[in-house]
Amino acid sequence: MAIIVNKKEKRRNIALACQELLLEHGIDNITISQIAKTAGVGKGTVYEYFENKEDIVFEIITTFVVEYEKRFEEISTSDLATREKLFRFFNLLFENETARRHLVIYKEFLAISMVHEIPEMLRFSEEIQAKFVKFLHQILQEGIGRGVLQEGIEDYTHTMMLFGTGLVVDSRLGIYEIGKEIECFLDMIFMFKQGGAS
Amino acid sequence: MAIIVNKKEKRRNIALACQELLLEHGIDNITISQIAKTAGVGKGTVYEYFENKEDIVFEIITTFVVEYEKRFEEISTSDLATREKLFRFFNLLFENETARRHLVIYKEFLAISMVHEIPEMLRFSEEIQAKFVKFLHQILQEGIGRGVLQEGIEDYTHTMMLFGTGLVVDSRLGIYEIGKEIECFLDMIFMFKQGGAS
Amino acid sequence: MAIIVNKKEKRRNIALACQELLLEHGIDNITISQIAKTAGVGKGTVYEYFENKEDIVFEIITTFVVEYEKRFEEISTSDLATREKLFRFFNLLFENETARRHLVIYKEFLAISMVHEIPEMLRFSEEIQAKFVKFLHQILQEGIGRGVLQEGIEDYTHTMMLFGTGLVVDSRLGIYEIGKEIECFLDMIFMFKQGGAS
Amino acid sequence: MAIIVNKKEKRRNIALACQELLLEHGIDNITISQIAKTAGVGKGTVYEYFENKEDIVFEIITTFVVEYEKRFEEISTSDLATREKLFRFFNLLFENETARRHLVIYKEFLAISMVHEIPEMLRFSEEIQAKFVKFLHQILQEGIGRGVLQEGIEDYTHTMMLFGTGLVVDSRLGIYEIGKEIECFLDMIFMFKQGGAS
DNA sequence: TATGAATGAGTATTCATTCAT
DNA sequence: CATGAATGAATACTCATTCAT
Repeated sequence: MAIIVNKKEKRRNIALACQELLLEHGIDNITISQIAKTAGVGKGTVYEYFENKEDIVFEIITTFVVEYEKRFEEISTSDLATREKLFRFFNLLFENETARRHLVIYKEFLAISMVHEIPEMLRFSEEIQAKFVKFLHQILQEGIGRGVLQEGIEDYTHTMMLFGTGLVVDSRLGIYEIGKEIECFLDMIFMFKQGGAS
Repeated sequence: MAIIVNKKEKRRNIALACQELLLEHGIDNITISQIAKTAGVGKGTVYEYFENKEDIVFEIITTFVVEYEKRFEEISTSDLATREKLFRFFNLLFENETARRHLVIYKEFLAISMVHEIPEMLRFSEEIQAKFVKFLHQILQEGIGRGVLQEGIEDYTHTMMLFGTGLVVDSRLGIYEIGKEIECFLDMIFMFKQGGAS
Repeated sequence: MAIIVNKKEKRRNIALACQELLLEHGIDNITISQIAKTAGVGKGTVYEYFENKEDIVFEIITTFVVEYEKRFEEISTSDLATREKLFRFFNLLFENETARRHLVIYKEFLAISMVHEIPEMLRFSEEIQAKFVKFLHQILQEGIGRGVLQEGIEDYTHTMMLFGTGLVVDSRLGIYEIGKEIECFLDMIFMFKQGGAS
Repeated sequence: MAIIVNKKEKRRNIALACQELLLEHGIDNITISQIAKTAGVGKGTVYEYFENKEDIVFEIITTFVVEYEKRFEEISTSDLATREKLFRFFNLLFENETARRHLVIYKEFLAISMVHEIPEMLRFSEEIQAKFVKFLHQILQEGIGRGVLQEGIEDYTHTMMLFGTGLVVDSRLGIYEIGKEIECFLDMIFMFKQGGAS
């Protein structure tokens, strides 16, 4: 019986093998030749499993996203204080050197996605966004349940996500200090409960 | 005697002549040949007034930014209701077809700026951001003075700007509806005055 | 299974195919497009086998040098009279129309090598020079053995090579007549044996 | 009465002002703009006095040649020993840092002259060569008169000049040590008098 | 006489993708 | 299944020279 290689699995294996390569070179500078060599296969073989370069880069990024989904879930299901959870949620891509390397790739992905508006990428972004919205929503609900957040605040989940995106994009500007901006934002969120800004 | 040309003015003239060209082709697809032809000068002449391609594209974008600065100032100094001003502020790049064409270029610029972090571009972005922060701040202060916004809300100017950036970037995703998201965000801002979300 | 190509051989084949092209256009005017077309391959293929334009021009020149090495060796191992060998040695690049076309390329190479002093070119020149020194030395040794040249004359091999280089470079000047200059030089060399210039 | 500027003198003045500039940048990298600025005139003015770039570079080099003619004459008319004179003659372009900077320009000139064979340059080269031949001839004649050189050696003046050219060209190769090569060559020249190499 | 603004030709190089074996 | 040799489109930039003033 011939060995049937699970196509999906092989895709993932090639992608996993190239995580570090992508972090090293970035989306624009990574080449198919490097990918093939790093994955230990021929260039033609890469094209057996992937439609085009975009497709493979995409898959590698997916491996990162999967990791971060876990991280977000851990945060949302942990027993930390609500405010701490929210801080970690927004700070996840900035918290250390490793995260910041991932941030670089995420920004590259965002840049391509912004400019080219490839349907597949958009769908992918929407899916990710939806998942993150879900986790954020959970944290907020729990905060309301715990009595530390005002009821109705969950209506602003989208608003918060947009703030998060702005944070990623504008983190490059010296005028913003990530930690401080997040704290400031959280102050605003938590202020409702205290009866407004008075 | 030789002609003395005002270098700065010629730069601006060439840039102005190429506004439409940039909107048509985008930052990545515009070529020096097109620029020269459109501006009605030789390629060499372009290089008399600009360091390189980046420099000229930059200048064209600047012409747009200058226009928008005026628009933002008009909004902030108009006699509209505070909420209306804020809505227009955040909606400016989405309000009509022309604006959305400019949005495309702005996103391209943002994309490059995000990925390449060229010092000059960063400085430029910071300057723009600073100006917009100023206008936003004015609106907020006025709102407080008018008694429609809670005192202290001006501390969240940065937060609001980051929301605005997120709006620009994530406007490509179908899950967000710009107008609705802005209204939602404004609801949040104005809710403080009403004594929280209760 | 994929084709395995002998990289070194393909390099040589491309280079050989372009010998005439180089003679026709010269080092400075030859283009990669011409090279690719002449060799019957795509431009990209040329870059599969060569680092850059310099590299390929270099290889073509090498094919000429290899030919001339053979010629020099033939001269040095022939059974001609020593004086005749020496004459042919110095006259090799001037002896006929074909040789003079090669001379043109050699001068172009020399010109680049002189002005840019690229390490690789220098090494190459030194290697060639060393080989020619060797052949010249052989001829001289043989002449001494045959009793037509004075012992010790082999110490002047370098001097003779420098004369040869000067001949190549200054052959462009009307005040020198190659054949005569060589004969004159040989007179000098052979005069020692006759007990000086007396 | 209008001031009549002596065209020839203005040419020389511009050329003299650019000596250092040429040494700094070399023939290939010097630009008309730099020349004009350095000479304190407009680009158009340069073209009033010179046909083209070649013409001006040419004139600058001529200023150097004029200097060296003096040096050669000094050597040939000095009261040094004949051997010392000859050594200095051949070593003049290598004797110190300044000379070596001039050597660079001379090699650049030689390179262009070799490859392009522009009639004007050839004539110029022939003139220079003729002058140097004259000085060399003087030294040799004097040596013969002094009884340190064999009669008839003056027939080899051309040969010696060709050796000198080879020295300039091949000085770039590590296998030659200028001083040693000159001494070796002189040994050969002076050996005749001693009755051959015996 | 002096100026300097305007000009435009010309070419190396990369890398995603294909397809013969 | 796997391979890797072959491909070719597409574009920024320099600088000598001219000529209107």
